Amino acid sequence: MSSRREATRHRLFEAAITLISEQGFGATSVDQIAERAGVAKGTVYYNFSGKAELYTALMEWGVQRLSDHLSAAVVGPPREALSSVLRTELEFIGTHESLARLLMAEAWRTRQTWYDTVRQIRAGAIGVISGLLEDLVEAGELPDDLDIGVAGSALFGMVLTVALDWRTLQPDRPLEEIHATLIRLVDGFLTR
Amino acid sequence: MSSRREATRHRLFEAAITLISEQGFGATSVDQIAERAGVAKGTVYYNFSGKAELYTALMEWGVQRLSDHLSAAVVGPPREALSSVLRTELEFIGTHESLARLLMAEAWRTRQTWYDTVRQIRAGAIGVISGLLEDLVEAGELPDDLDIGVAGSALFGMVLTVALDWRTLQPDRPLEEIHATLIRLVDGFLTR
Amino acid sequence: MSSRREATRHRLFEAAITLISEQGFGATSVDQIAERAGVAKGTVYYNFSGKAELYTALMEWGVQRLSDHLSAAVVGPPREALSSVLRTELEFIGTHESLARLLMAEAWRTRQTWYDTVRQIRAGAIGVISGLLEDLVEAGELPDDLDIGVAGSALFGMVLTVALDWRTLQPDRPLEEIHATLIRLVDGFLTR
Amino acid sequence: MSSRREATRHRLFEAAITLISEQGFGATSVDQIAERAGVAKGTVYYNFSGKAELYTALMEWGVQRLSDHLSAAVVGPPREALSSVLRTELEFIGTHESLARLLMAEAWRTRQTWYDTVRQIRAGAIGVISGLLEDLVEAGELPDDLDIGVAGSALFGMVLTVALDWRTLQPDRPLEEIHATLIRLVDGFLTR
DNA sequence: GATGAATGAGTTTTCATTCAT
DNA sequence: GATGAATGAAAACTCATTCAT
Repeated sequence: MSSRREATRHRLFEAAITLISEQGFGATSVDQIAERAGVAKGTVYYNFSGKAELYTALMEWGVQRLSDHLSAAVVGPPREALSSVLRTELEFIGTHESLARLLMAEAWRTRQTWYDTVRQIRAGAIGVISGLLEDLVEAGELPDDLDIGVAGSALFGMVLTVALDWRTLQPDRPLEEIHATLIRLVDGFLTR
Repeated sequence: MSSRREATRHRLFEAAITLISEQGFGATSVDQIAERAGVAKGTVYYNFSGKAELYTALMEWGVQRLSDHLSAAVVGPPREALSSVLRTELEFIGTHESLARLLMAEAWRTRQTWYDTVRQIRAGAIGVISGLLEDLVEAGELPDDLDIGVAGSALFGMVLTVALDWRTLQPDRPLEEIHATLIRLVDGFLTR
Repeated sequence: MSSRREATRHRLFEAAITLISEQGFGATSVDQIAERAGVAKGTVYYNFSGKAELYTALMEWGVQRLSDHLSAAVVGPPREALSSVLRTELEFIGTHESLARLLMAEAWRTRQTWYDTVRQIRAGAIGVISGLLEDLVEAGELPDDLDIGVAGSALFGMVLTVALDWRTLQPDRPLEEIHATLIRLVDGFLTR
Repeated sequence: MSSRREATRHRLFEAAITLISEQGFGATSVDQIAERAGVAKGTVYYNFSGKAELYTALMEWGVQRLSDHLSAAVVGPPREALSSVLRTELEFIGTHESLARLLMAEAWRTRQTWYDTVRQIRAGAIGVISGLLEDLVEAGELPDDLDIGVAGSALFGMVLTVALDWRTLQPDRPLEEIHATLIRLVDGFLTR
């Protein structure tokens, strides 16, 4: 694939993320996306088979970015790694707010073409967290009869919800404060 | 208002909730709603001024039910009340899964007509939880420098995420198991 | 189906036949059809699932007319009936020239959605002729080892080609002359 | 003109003939033609000024071949020459089925750019047959008051229809059988 | 000679809404 | 109260054509 084409696709992603996260998939027209990306409408169809495929590709591209960030944050002993992963999730959502809203809005929708893609995303992200919880169980810092799947989902949702509320309601607060509150809650889980 | 009309409105609600929660607001047509409700398309417009009004009415109706349930669950000393509220949230999502998905999918969307309605809902639900956290601070079971707003949001998101994952991925597990795991996590927060 | 709707469908057929037979299916837009029929574009889609379905329905409607005419012409002893059927085919093509052109233009096309519909048409029309040829074999006016299928196809194609050339090149000649020439040719087949 | 270029043009012809005969001119895209020919889309425009020119060139190329074949078949006394021409028409359609379908499908269409090209083809082919019929009149084997124009058109259409039905419905039958049946019919015309 | 990314005018299609019955 | 045929504005989508490489 030529790099010119690659660049065009990238511009379309950036345009689509913002518009769709603000207005929703249905309310965003291909015209708007093309105009914002600075290309002709036909170019969207040259690069993607249609609006739905653009959306699916967009989410896959988003996943890759989130996964890469979270995985890179798994460093050091479990407790520190968990803290680092949660901070990274917060940071990612802060930086790529549009993408995060977009993922969340669709994450709860069943019977969509892209349902499987979204589920994959969630599984990947939650997997990183669940992996760390397992390490903590082995290290004796969590009881070994804890339901790791549910707990991972709980932590993921907690950070996500807090992050989006932070961006929506109190965008000026420093990330550090939010992170500190989250860590206090999570530390409560851990065996003392 | 005649009860026949009331019955028609109710059937339209039920049809709209399911369809919109599955496909989204934009992807659900008035035709589909009318067909599922077993009425003619014109009937939708006889009963509501339009698709948007149907949607707003739908969400307000949903809010009322969620609020009623949560408020009714605030009974007894704070710890028990918190446990009861979380269980009720789980139950509500289990029973009104479509409605819950619907609310979540829209909750992260900015710049929508019904954005304020959704925010109200969230504020109401989180408010019940934050209120209990304040009671717990007063009771000395939570440190008084904890950020109650963030913590309330965290608890709410945790339950919501876990509940929807439960319904989506393991719908056959008994509610009791999910509730127990949540309570173990939450108990970790509390001062022992 | 309401008679209003039926009337609208009929007007769309009439509009589509003329336009498509002149310009071809691909070169005729739904806009043109709607405008000529005096309805809004959306009405086409309310009455048919799309342009292709309109076309298929159109051809089925055309078949019915042609079949009805040909069948009604089968009267009297075989020789006279054959003469009558060929005259009727000539007349039908003269009167419904657009429809005939349309059917012929598509009759040779494979791999189209409406291929089966067209084949049905041809089979029906040729069937009436082949039936008469069989009667003629039984009456001893045709040798019994003649390939009835091929002969029926030959007669059908002969009349069709002659009829369309007549309408195209010498539209002012009376039908009677054309019919007389055809009958002279056909009589040559028959045993004297 | 380089032979590489000539080869490319030829591949484009072959691809276009097949696709257009199957789907029609309007329904066949330049993309499809290029893909089937195994070249890039731009190559079509390097070799032809556009889709319409490709189509015109295509039909002229087809005519030349048909004319060459039919003319070469006019050998010997009229009766034998007629038999030979009809066989050649059958053979040509059998061998170049796609091209024949294509010509037929357009032959009945008025108001097209290439209408004159198609008419020329028909006139040429029918002319060869009419010429032979005139020879037969002179030889006293046909009555001199027969309408030669109509009869030529009738014979042409008869063979064409039979040939295409043969290829479509019973492609495995030997050409000889079809030819024999046609000759029996035609012989009936002739004075005995 | 050939390529294929990009274009935009022209099309098909959708669907919330109206309104006569 | 309810219906469903009809509407038209706003989308989605197609594809012949151009042009820089």
